Amino acid sequence: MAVTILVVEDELAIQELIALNLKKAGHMVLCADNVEQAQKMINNVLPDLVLLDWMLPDMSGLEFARRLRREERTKAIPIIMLTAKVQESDKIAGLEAGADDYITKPFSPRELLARIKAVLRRRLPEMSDEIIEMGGLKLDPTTHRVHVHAHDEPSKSMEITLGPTEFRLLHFLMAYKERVHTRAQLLDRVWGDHVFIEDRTVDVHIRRLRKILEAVGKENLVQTVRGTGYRFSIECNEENIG
Amino acid sequence: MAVTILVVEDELAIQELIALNLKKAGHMVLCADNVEQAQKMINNVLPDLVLLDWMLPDMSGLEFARRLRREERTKAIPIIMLTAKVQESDKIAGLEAGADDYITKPFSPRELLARIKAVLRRRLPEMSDEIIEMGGLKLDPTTHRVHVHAHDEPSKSMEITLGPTEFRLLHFLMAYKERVHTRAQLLDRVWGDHVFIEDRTVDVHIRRLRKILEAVGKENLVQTVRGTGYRFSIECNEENIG
DNA sequence: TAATATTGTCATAAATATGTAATGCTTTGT
DNA sequence: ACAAAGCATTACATATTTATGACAATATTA
Repeated sequence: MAVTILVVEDELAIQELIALNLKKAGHMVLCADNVEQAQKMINNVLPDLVLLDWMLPDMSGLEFARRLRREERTKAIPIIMLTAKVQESDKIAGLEAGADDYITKPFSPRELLARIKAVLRRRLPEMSDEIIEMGGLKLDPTTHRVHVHAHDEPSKSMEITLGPTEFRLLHFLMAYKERVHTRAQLLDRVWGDHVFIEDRTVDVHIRRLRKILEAVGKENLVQTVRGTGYRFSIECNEENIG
Repeated sequence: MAVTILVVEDELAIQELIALNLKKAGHMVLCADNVEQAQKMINNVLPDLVLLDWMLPDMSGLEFARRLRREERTKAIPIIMLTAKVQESDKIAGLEAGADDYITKPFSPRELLARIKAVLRRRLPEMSDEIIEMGGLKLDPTTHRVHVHAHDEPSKSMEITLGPTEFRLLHFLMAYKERVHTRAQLLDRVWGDHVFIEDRTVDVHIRRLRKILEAVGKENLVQTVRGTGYRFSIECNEENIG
């Protein structure tokens, strides 16, 4: 995986140490001594991940993290904060500013690489723009449309309209069909990482999605797995021996 | 249309030969001797197409092609590779790196221009000067005119007048019909790359475009996709089950 | 240069989506 | 059967996103 990592760190020794290790692990590395420099680099090349020192000469790393989260272009980039501090409150502040993870100096190269790997894995595996078609539904990410095939006349199909969240939810469920997702997983992967939303809210969106699907006779596609979560499945759930 | 082409080629003789021919064909030409120079140029001005030599002094063209494909800003640019090699394996490698086409030296100016045209038609339809006709509209890039077919009498048609921006916007939307474009994408590709314009301004131009289309009874062609952006579509949007 | 057209931004209205809480319904374990 | 836990459903206030008209600044044309 060709990953470009931007390291923002003012202590040259640490910066070089990190860069060395990342390069050895096969990553593309960009280095910046301060926020201004980092911003310029980001304007040129969008990195896949940012390693951000807590204390920087011109602006606190925290502030910079917030800025990155605010911008549309950069808000999806995972951020890992580097810090000498160890207080829990700092950690919370960092995570609230949008950091994905947090490493306390001094750290071993191994730990650094492990965390990077974990953060990258947690991110959405780039939802491709491929059309997904199953269970009588056809979802096209590029046109942002969902069609239902008429059951009797496969040639004809009807479009259904979903709200933004329902669309993403359905897209995700279809992309990972037959698999159960907990509410927490759905929140992480459909809503996004650093959201602070009740688990139960997922129920409501599932409900909204189902309502629309029911209206076109697709009532069994989104299934509840009691005690766990939800699943999109084209295998029927109801015809068991009772 | 004025197509900007970046030629990355270290052999000056060939570079000049190519540049001469492209200019004669009415294109804007930028030349770079190596990857570093090419990158700088791209940071300034985003070309519409890149002609890329396979072997370059500082980095292989293949590598550079990959880099262009990785970056959000450049990944949509068509690339044509130039090479002296003829081996099939090289061709495969080139195409895998994201090249759109491939020309083996020596080549005739005519072949070069033909390939450029073909690639543009495929990848950047809005650059190709072809008349686009759909949904009762006919847009001619060369004459810069838009006609509306009378619904009952297809033989008769009426011209409508658009402002420059509205024209480009409609052209782009029609060239990529049915596909949703975010405001950022529209700004990038209709307004230009490094523009510094509010997202919301797109709304206003969409509004202006719609106003004109509504006046001739074409009210559903430009559609809003809430949470995402806009789309030109001849499929109706309204007859859904709610 | 005056007249005209185009453009980007803002303010405000309108439309629609979202998260939460309250309430009712099912399943589960005992 | 009964209570507890988990899920479904609805209503609603709030937040977010889009639509629209007005306006000042530019650019273009006559």
